[in-house]
Parts: sequence; C-alpha cells; structure tokens
Amino acid sequence: MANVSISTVSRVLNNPDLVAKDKREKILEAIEQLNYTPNALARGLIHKRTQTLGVIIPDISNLFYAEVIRGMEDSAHESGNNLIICNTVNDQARRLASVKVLSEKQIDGIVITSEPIYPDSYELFRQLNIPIVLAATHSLEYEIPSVRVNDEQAAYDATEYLIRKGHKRIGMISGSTLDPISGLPRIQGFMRALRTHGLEATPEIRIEYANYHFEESYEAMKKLYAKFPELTAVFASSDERALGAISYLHENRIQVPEQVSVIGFDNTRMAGMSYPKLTTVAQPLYQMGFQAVRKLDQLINGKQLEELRTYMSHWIEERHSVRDININ
Amino acid sequence: MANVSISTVSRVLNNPDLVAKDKREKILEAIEQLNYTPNALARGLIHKRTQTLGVIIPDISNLFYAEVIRGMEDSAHESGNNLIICNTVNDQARRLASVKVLSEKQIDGIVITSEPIYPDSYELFRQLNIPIVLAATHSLEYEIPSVRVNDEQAAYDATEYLIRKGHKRIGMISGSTLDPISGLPRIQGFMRALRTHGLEATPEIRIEYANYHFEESYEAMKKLYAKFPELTAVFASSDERALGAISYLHENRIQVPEQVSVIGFDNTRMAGMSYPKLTTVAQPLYQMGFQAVRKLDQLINGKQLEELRTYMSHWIEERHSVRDININ
DNA sequence: AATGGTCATGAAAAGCTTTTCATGACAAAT
DNA sequence: ATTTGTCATGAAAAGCTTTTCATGACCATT
Repeated sequence: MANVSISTVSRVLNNPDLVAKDKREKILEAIEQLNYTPNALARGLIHKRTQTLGVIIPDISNLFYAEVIRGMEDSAHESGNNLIICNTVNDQARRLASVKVLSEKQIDGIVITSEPIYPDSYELFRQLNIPIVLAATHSLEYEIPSVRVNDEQAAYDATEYLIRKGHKRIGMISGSTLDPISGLPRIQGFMRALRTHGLEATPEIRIEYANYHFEESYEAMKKLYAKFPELTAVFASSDERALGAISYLHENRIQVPEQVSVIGFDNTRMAGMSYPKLTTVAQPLYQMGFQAVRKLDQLINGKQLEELRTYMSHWIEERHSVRDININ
Repeated sequence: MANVSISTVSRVLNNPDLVAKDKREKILEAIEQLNYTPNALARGLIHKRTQTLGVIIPDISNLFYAEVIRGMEDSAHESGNNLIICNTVNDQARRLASVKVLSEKQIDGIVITSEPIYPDSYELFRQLNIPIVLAATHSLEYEIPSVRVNDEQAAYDATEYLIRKGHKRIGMISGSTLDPISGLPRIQGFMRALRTHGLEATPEIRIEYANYHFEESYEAMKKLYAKFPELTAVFASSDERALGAISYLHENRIQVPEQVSVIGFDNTRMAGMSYPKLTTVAQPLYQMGFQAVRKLDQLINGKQLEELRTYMSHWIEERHSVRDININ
C-alpha cells in the first residue's frame, strides 16, 4: 500500500531514522489505515525473547499470594513484561507440567513461589535451561536466586516481642515441621526465643496443623487451649491462623487481648480489618514480589545479581491484639 | 539423529499412528535424548492459536478478584489454556494498552473484569477483532458476552432480608452513583426494597464513597452514624465496606449485631473470618471466573453460546452480623 | 503380468518478522 | 571525470513448525 518492501516497514517500526521521511510517513499512514499490529510470535521466534514471564503459585485466591503477585505484576509492567500465572494447587506434578508448558511457550523466565525445590524440579530447570527465581522460598542446596524473609529470625522476633510484653506462658499454632520453608523455621525461631529467655518449651505449648485455613486454625486453638489453658499469649504462624484462633477465643468469651494475646504472621490486608486489629510480623509482600521479578529480569538480561539470596527485612506491625502485661 | 525428516518428527508428535512403529520409537528416543520440546511460538504462528488467554483486572490484590481469577485459572487449565494477567489499576489508558499488547502476543481471547465498556474500548476490540467476555460486569449497549450477578436484585434481596428481620431504619454505605456496574444498581435495589415495603428513603440514610477500602469505610460509617443515629441496620455494598463499618462500631462500643446489624456484599473469604462473622450477599466468585473463561473458550471455538448475558444466582449467606429484631 | 490402490515418507511452502547482505543512487572528494 | 563513500532500499535467509503435495515402494486384484 505504501509501495515499499517488507524490510522497510520493519525498519519504520524498529529504527525509524533509517528510512527517508516521506516514505516513513506514507508507511505510518498505511499502518494506521490497515490497522496493522506486529505479530509478537514472529518476533519472539527471531529474538528468542517473548517479554513474558511465568509465575508458579500454589493458590492465587490466598491473600498472601495475591499481594505478592501484585508486586510482581507492577515490576513486570515496569520492565515491559507480561506475566503468565499458573495456579498449581500444591501439586508437584501439576507444577512440573506448568513449567514445561511455560518453557514451550518460550517465556523468558519463571518465578516460583513458596515451594521447596526438589531434585526433580531442579533437574527439569537444568534440562530446560530456563532462568528461575524463587519468591517467598529459597534453596540452600541449589544455586537459585531467591527473595524472601528470614523466617526463623522473624519468628524469634515475634516471640521475643511477646516476652517483652511480659508474657511467659506462650503457645504456638504452627505449620508442619515437615515444611522446610514456612513451617520448621518459624518453629525453630519460636523455640530459640523461648530458650534464650529461659522459658520452658514443653510439647504442650505447641500445636501443629499443616493446613493453614481458618476453620482448622479454629480447631487448633481449641486443642491448644485445652492442653495449655494457662497461656496468656499465642503466636500464630500466619494471619489466617491468628484469625481462626481469635475466632475461637471470641466464641468462648475469652477476651483478646485482655485475657489472651495473639500475634500473627504475614501482615496481609486482613490483619488490619479484624477485631481487634491484628498485631503481626509483617513481611513486605508487595516488595518481595516486585524484587523477585526484578531479579529475574536482571538474570535474563545477563546482569550481575547483587546477591544470590536476598533476605528482606520484616518488622512487627503493632496493632491491638497483644496486651502489655507489665503495664496493668 | 533418528535419520528421518522433520516432517516425520512432526507427525510423531501430532499423529503418531501415521508413522511406522520402528521409526516412531527411534524418534521418540531421540526426542528424549536431545531433550527436545516443541516451540509453541512456531506452532502459534501456523495455527493462529496460542492457547493463551488474557485477563484484564483492576486489582489482583483484592480478595474479590483473587477468587474470581482462581476460577478462571481452573477453567483455563481444564480447556488447556494459560492466562496472562494484566493488572490495570483502574486506568483506562493502561487498560487499552494491555489489550493491545495481548493482541500482539496473539492471545486467543480476553476476559475483562468489572469495568464498564466505553466506546473507545469497544472500538479497539472491533479493530483488533478479538473475542471478549466480560466478568463481573456487562454491557447493555454492546453485544458482548458477560457473566455476572444481578446486582440490583441482589441489593434488593439484602435489604429485604434486613426488613424481614424486623429492621425499619436501615442505612446504606454505597459506592458511587456514577459507577454503573456495582455502584448505581445496588443503590437502586436498596431503594426499591425500601419503597416496596413502605419505608421512607431520605438522603440521610445513605452515604456514598467511591473508594471501597477499609479505612474509608470506617469513615463512611462514622458519618452515616452521625447523620442517622437511629439506624438499626446497615447495608454495606461490599464486604470490605462492611468490615470497615463494623470496625467503627466496635471501637465506639456499639454492639454488632445487638445494637446495629450489618450485611455485606460479595462473600469473599474474609466474610467468614471476621468477628462477628459477616452475613452477606454471596456472589459465586469462583464460578463467575470459571464460567467467564468457559464462555470465552466457547466463543473462540465458534460454538454457539447458550446465552449472551449470563446472570448467575446470588444468595444470602447467613452468619452472625444481623440480628432478628422480631425475636427478642 | 499389468494395473490400481494404499501407505510411509520427504520436500517444500507458509506463517510473520528481523537482519544481513547486496545493490544502486547520489554526493563529495581528488 | 573518476573514485570513494554514504545512504536508502530491497531480496533473501532464518527462526521452528505444520501441512500439502509428490514420490516410490509394496500389495492386491483382475
């Protein structure tokens, strides 16, 4: 339509100053008229780059991940990428299948959240030769970049916070010791804080539920309270667990925080909406997502990473669910 | 490596029975050995199909959308598709840009959530000639398939529910009348229920906040209570609004539901975690997402849609935030 | 024995772009 | 006037598949 070759059109799109002004304008006009848009598949085929990243996530409907993804999405937008999100329902087979599909679609890299990296996963990454970054998880065995919080220390800090508020009989609703990512480290941090401050850590003070859902956490609090009724504070290893615990306490007319204090973990948006508002260990969820994608982008572009394993700082977000026993 | 032509390899992958058994096995072995995976870009280029769908969403970190996306993701998985998710932060320019990028990436279709369809959007869809489905929104002007709930009726039902529980002085925390999707219809339903049951609807009984966030809703409740202190029940037009309202009431020692009842809207997972647990108008969020993607898939595959505009049924999820005044 | 048909396979085009290389025009410099 | 260099442009290959068409081998039928 503009009486030029395909090459020239391509140049107008990628290097406009290489083509004479009159032709350029004619071409631009034709593009407008014909409603032409370049085909990213063909481009990807040549450049071996699709400007698309994959995200493997266990459960998008979980507020925790929702906020992490938000950060990822913003970061991706900033670096001109799109995100394909694969919900894997905590199923290793589905996870591997997703990685394979993403790789076939020639995405430029993948960020994997929350899961420990098993040898079969690593083997697959190696085979596919695809850049990987871990968010809210890490791997000590393999050299994979990661962005997360120091869970052991965070749990330590949460427990110490309760101790500083005068609590001596502290219970914990924890994840599974078999979960090396957000289960075990938090338990270890809890134990260490107790030990450091000369408090006894008998088996009665902790209840373990792999499932972090509200209803199970309600049950967990019930059982914990039954076997450890003298407790004055509870460290729940996620906000949802804390809310389940609070729900049980409310229903049994146990005042929070007057009678029992509760501290959570994560600082999802829910934490600010409960009654009483939840004091919790805050993770920079948005930032973790943001940084993970940024790191992936650097990795893809062959830039030197500042650090392989990034540990972002956590803090205690003080609200109204913990009472200072020293004061009154 | 297997001493065969490219065509034969292709056949093994797509039509295995067209190739002789011995060669087939040799090829399969070579594929294994070489770690070969087909390139979806090249495939997409030929078939004009990428098995990838786009999702335009205003805010992924919002629990409402998180659950809708979960349904979309499951549905996509079922039909062999992946989802590219674009967070648009409620910015029309960014929205249009996202649609353009998705189209360049040759995705097979897009589902758009929650936004009204403006003429410029529609014009773009037409130009790009791309299948579109609307989720949690619809368009009366244009012939675009949609999946949503009847908001006017749902609001009517919520209000009538309160009336049946004996409430006569009912306030509302609403969205903006300028929002034709989830703002105005809910207000209209509220008004209609009042009218139908012979209750007066003065301007004092409603407070309007375009922003649905918790903090603003706290403020909204404060103002509503100030100008309408006789109210015995509040219809909050989202769960987050309801939680903000409850927070204000709690802090001012107004018992929920003993003194003031609150009903929400959406039935996000938060609703079951608050204290008291929130009675709310439930939307089938997961199902809406699921059906929207299913509909898009049908549209793409040229199947006849059962209906252009699907209205899914809502219901009242009874929990503990509404008191029946008739009883005591 | 000759013809027709089936079947497995390979060659090549097409899908859409980018990029390299070649070409020819023109200006400038000797 | 001739050479050198610059610049705009086009042709063609490459990226990786799928699919159509052609080919040749082999079997079966008359």
